[in-house]
Amino acid sequence: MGMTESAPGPAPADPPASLRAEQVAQTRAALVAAGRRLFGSRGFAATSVEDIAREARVTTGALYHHFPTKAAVFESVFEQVHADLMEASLQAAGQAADAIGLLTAGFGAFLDAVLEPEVQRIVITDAPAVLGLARFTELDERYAFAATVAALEAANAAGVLAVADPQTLARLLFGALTRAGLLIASSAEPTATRDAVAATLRAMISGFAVRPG
Amino acid sequence: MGMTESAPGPAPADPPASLRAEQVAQTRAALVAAGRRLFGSRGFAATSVEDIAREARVTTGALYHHFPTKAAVFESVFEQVHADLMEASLQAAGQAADAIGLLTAGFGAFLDAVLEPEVQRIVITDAPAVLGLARFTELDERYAFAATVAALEAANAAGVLAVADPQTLARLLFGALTRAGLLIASSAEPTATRDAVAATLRAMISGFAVRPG
DNA sequence: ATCTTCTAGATAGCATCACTATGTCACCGT
DNA sequence: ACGGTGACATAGTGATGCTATCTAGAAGAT
Repeated sequence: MGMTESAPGPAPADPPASLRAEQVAQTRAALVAAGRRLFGSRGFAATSVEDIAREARVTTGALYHHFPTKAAVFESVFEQVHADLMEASLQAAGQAADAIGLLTAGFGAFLDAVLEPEVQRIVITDAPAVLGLARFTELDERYAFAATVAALEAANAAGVLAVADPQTLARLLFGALTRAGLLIASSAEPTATRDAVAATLRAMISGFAVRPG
Repeated sequence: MGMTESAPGPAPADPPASLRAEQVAQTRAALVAAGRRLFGSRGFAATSVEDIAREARVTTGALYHHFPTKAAVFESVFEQVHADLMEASLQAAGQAADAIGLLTAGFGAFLDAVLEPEVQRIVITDAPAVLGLARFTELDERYAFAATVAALEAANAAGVLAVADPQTLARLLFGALTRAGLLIASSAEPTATRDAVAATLRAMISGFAVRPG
């Protein structure tokens, strides 16, 4: 939730910005935050650009000065949500010891995040239709693909897993995860579904474990 | 409440009631066919109801006489595509003898179908956003998942696989398959990518095989 | 400090879209 | 054969995404 910053505190990784540039970034951030709230609660189609502008306390002209189209606003929102998701996954995976635990922890964090309706609507439901499949998978892989492949290769090197084609497996696992998110999102009992999915995912990964014999 | 029920009796296997009724069914079928072509090529958002009506050689008034909303037209198209998909998968699986061969044959047919851009845009890209997650998974499971789960359970009963939760596994496998289809479709060397995907999928399923020891 | 330039943001308008209200004519049962 | 019902046409409405144009004020050069 906590995103809105009204205090004139300096942004995280911003070079010395002037007062003007800082105000500009502030309005842009307000637009993205408003879009995130509205897209997350009502969905893309039911949200008008006028709604976003009003929620951000600006006019539609200002919005169209920062973004070329409504879908571009959505893309920025999508990237922000994805960044938060990636951070949570990395944080959860950081506490794991072995490679398999790292993978399951990261996937578990993703599944937990998908429990939030906001994340559901933005990342699972609307993103493929709004961004198009190509752009969707491109962004999807940009954030989490490298880390997943690295984890699989590490497990290979440690002799824990025997994955012949880590890249392909990572992509198929992403597909399974996306579908899992969809499942959880549409489930009557999301928590129970989440647990069932996590168990099956663990079994799926364990299928690649190096077994004695 | 029911969705697409406006006529008194649009039963599945309908005898040709009268000439009039036959013409009515003809216009409805023309609307669905036009919607399938346009939704499949341009996508839902880029297709207007006037486009559909014009392509079907009727007016928008006729369209709105048969369907309460644009999304209802899409739902009918979605059901038709899904039915075709199911038929193709069953036909491909009919030539297999054992349970595992049945699974791989069905998956292959699904992969082939997902390669078509029309199927991609309708079933994968737009359906969740247009129908909503709940309705989408409901229809999706009605058509495809029963057979997949049955095949997994048959493999279980035959002592070939040891799947603890066939339903969840079937759903995750469908997610992996969807992603795989997208991968192959956007690949520079589709056949090579398809082989890699098939191998990884086989390894994934083999991970659930009952092993001696 | 003054002038120029450039841009963040406002205002108003356009084209399009999904959907509705109403009309009309053909068919079908009685 | 006739009245009623349903299939489809026509015209219109409000909302929406987007664009063209304008203004105020800050930044940089002189």
